[in-house]
Amino acid sequence: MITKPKGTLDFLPDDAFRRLHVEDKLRRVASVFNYREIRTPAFEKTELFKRGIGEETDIVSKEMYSFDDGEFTLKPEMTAPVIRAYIENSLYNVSAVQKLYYISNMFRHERPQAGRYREFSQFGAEVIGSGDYTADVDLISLGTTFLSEFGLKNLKIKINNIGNLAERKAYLEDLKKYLSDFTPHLSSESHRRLFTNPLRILDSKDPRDIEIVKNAPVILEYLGPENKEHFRNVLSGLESLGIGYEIDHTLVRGLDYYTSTTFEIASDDLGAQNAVLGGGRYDMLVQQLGGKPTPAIGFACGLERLTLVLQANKYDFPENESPAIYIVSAGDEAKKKSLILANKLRVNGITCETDLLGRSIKAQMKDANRLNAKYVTVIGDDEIKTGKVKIKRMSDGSEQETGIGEIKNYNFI
RNA sequence: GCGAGUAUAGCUCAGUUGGCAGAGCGUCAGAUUGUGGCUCUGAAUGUCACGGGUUCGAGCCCCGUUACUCGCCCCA
Repeated sequence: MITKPKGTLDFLPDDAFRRLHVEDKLRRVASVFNYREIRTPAFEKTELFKRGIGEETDIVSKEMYSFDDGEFTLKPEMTAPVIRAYIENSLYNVSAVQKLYYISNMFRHERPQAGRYREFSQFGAEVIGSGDYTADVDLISLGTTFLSEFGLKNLKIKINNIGNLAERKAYLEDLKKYLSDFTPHLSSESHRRLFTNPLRILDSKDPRDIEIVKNAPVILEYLGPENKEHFRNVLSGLESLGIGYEIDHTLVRGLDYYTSTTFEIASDDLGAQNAVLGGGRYDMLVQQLGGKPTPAIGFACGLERLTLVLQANKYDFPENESPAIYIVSAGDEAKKKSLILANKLRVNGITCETDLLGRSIKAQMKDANRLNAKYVTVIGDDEIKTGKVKIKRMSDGSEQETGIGEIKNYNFI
């Protein structure tokens, strides 16, 4: 048996129907917020991700699906491609601020785990061209609005500001200095991080690290007046919209391009991978990818994780659509007739089904019941002769007579 | 890359001290001629993940392999 590749998912009809429902809802909310959809290729030049995400990040250094001698890579995230498209198509000339969203699958060669797959889907949004605090609030509010559209509880919004490059550099020096006093007591993972990514020690799950980090210097105190005010404004903006949050100075994000505001929405209903949505400001990225200096902010939301949270919350997904009418046929003549009738109904936009196995009437009735068809009509020699059929309502078994040609005008309620 | 757990029907899972391969759900068929749901009867579907070993005898015990799941790392 040939099986699906590790870390991928089959969406069987019920799954696909639910995913479509989620996507519909996301699109509606995004559209109310006036974000417009953008789609980019499934793969990009590898160079884009190296320069955008950072050569030293795990994503780029060991998780990318690259091919053609490494020239191209299946996209592991969407921010870099969106910014590439923004620059390449001069979207800054279309309007000063671009509010974009995407729903797309991406690829990372990681060890699969609960809520983490090698092919996964994200809903994400980006506001490009504004460094104002209102852009942060607009974007975060989009994220919280669609999550609350799903009636989700047990969600925590954590927010932080990791400063600009200069601020962060000063902070990192002090952080390293502080941590070096505790080096022997840090976890072995954090020993490594001391050199690779000291910020990450802040959100370590090791109890020893957590204890040490408690008294570590706090990034917010290293912010300059401008960033400090920006952060204050973002917070009060969120408050004015009634969005609850929690300042978390250990919230650092793994991709190199983040600056200033970072935020994350996590759920207690998930396992280890508990972040449903995460993002932040990336004011240097456009420039870094060859555009003019342009501030921007964005987030990404993992749809598989969102689905897990919805299931944990017993979210009430809509019922699968069912046929308006099932045409039961008895006999060869009726079989042909039912095909013609079905086609006529379908071109008139009426969902209908017929038997494709030449089954007994009883079996066809069972099939209609299983498909939850609202109505059933039986066509046999008599009906063909008289041109009249009975339409049976499945919910109560009541029947009405009508002409075969009139079925398409029937009111299927 | 590192660690732990699991593997029996389409699905969810039983399977006792090693002794004929099972249940529920689902699927299909039937219960007086052309009418569903409820009920009843019956049927099909298995390389017990794979390979070796121990044993008169292995789904069960031992070794190896693979796959899946969960965790570390990282991230959505």
